[in-house]
Amino acid sequence: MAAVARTTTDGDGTPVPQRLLAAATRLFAEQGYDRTSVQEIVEAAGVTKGALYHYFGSKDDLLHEVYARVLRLQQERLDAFADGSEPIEQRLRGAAADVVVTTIENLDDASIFFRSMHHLSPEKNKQVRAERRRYHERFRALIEEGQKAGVFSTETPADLVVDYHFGSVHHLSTWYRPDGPLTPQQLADQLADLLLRALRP
Amino acid sequence: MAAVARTTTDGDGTPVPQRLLAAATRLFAEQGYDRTSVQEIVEAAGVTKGALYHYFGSKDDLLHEVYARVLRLQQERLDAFADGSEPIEQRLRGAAADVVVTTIENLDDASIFFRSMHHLSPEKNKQVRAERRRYHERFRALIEEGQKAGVFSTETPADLVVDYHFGSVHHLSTWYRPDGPLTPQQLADQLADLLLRALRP
Amino acid sequence: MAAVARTTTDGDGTPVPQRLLAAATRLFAEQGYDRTSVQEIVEAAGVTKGALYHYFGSKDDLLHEVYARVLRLQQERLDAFADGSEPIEQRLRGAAADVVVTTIENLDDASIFFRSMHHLSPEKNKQVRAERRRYHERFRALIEEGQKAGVFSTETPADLVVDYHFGSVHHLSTWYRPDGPLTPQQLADQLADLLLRALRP
Amino acid sequence: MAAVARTTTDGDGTPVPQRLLAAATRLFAEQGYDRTSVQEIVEAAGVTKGALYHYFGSKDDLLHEVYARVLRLQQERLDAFADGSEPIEQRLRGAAADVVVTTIENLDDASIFFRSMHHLSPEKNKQVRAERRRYHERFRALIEEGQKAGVFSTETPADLVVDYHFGSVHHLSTWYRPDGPLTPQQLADQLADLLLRALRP
DNA sequence: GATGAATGAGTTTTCATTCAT
DNA sequence: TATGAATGAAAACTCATTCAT
Repeated sequence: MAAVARTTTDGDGTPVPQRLLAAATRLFAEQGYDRTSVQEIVEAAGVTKGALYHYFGSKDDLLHEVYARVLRLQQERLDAFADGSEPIEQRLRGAAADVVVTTIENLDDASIFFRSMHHLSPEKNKQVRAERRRYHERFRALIEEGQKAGVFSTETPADLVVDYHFGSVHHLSTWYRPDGPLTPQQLADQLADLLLRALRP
Repeated sequence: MAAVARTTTDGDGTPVPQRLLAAATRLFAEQGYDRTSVQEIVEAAGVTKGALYHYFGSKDDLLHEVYARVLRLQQERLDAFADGSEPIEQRLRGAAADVVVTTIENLDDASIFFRSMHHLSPEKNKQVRAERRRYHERFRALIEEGQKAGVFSTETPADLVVDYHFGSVHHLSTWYRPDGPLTPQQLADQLADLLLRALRP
Repeated sequence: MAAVARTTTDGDGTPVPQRLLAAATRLFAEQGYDRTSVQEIVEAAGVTKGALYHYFGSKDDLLHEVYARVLRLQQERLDAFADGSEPIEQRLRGAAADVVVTTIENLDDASIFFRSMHHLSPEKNKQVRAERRRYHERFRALIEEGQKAGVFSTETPADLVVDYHFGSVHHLSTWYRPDGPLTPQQLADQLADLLLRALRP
Repeated sequence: MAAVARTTTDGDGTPVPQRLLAAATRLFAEQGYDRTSVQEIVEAAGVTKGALYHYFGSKDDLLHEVYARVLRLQQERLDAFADGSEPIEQRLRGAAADVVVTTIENLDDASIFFRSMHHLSPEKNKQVRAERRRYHERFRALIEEGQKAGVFSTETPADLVVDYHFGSVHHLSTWYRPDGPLTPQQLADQLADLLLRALRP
């Protein structure tokens, strides 16, 4: 058919694997993993089933890729905030707000994340959980740093605070409305503020 | 084969519909709605497919019943707290902690709730969302009452606070560990405390 | 399992499982196991795929049933001959000829047997081999009985003789021609004669 | 990428077609023709699919080559024995034993032969059968020569004797155990002996 | 000579639901 | 009330083969 350099792109010029991943992400978010058939994905991506299985070992693999991408992104951003030189309070506030903004910017990935994790094969599930844990621990370390410095209350254990905050963030795809009164950044600031206020000594 | 003559119970004495509902709840929570076949449900309940379709119109109906049950329960408990005569601070703290405890006590229902909602048919989905909204609004009213009374900070809009708290609660099935260091009640108190501290003026 | 009455028959009055088994046997023999699709089987049997999977767990199961049937049949016939009261020479000759006749009468089963065994799942393969071994051992016992009695030569180990004879018999489906000059019984007598002559002291 | 310039070998120095044939033979014997994918073959041979289709027209072609090789080999060896100058009894015994030894030495080819013949396309199947017939006829001629000379019994038609012997030989891959008590040559001698004893007048 | 991305028809299997009994 | 045989549509995945490079 249409051929550009190594027929890996076609039509809009986006490489086939990316096209597949984008289509899968959207459909998984809209309908759920189980309700989305491989046939729908390849049709949405404009390729055939054979092509999909040329690049991905299974439907499950596709889901895993979605996870890997969002995990990588969020870890990078958290690291950037955590490694900053501002006072701990500002760094935590920045990170807490940022995860809200990027979650909203990638709401599809987020809704897949918290709804479809159990569809991953056991090994992949384990792998994702491990990366997720690493992320949480980095965040917890920030809180503990503040607690040791006496800036944050020690009344609630740091890991509970982390679970509390991320529980809400993961649920954003359920309750966030793009047409709401707040911009993503404003919403993020509100939630970060809520967190910081709860941590006041 | 076995003649039962005019009774819907059998074996352990529990009525068939309840047995079906209990089996479905457990399996939906363990494997997800789509991954659970009607065959598995009837086998777990010790009845036949015909029996299931005698009591429930469809597999979807079964899911809806699970929702209806948990919604009814939580609304009742919230109403009880909200209608109390204690000061607003105590009533909110009680309700916020109670929803954590009952969520942990019905963790299967909870995990089905936040993971399988999109499997409901559009009408049922709408119905569930409506009841859910009613629940949230009652909770929000508590917060607003406290804000008007000057006991809670008004910096964060009440509905945002509600979403923040329930986001975490709905996610409990993801991060709650029965073998953790805290009892359900202790955990509930911690989370309620976190909420209340965030609301300090 | 085996159920007549009920709607298990249809059209020609033969129960559905039998119809499926007959169709599968013919097709496996004609085309091989791998070359025969489940679709072809159900079409030949005049039922739907769902019906096949209602009675058989898998395509593999169908193959196993074919084996089980022929193994059962042959073991019964061998036992009948071996348990006879004639002199050992006559009993061996009778058994050796009979297995040829019944193999010709069930040539489809036979060709499936020696060509498709490796398609069985490991456990089923093991099971079939075990039954097969039992059959061979019974036959070998006859030869050894004659050797001990001094009627048969002891120059060739009995198990080798068994393998030699059954090798040929299993290959009948390759070289037997229904339109050849000999009737099945005549052919069987010739082969039994060949075996007995090789065993002359 | 890697420029190889005018040589069909690579790595271990064996030409690509041979490498493919060897890999295919092993895999066909282990898993059967249908269960072996072209992908597996090229991976085992360390080449790509394009290379395979460069040398062979189809997967079927590969199977045919396996047959051609073994047929050629066996015909040559039979001819050598038949053309000898020893007495007919010795020549038949030699040929009968030799086919057992070479079959054991090429057990993979043998098991493919008797199990996968029906996978060949009709023309190739016809061709193979024709060569096979030629082989059988040469063997039969030896028996008839002995019968005319009065050295072998004429009670059993020569072609039946041929089928009887080769039936067993073709089945060797089913019952031969490399760790059995007999060496290939000893086993071959035993079977040849069995044949010759059956032919005693 | 050789690559490997892409095809498309094919495979086995699953499953919610119906209905005659 | 309850059964379970049967349906039929859809699912995920495989694979021999082609062809632009």
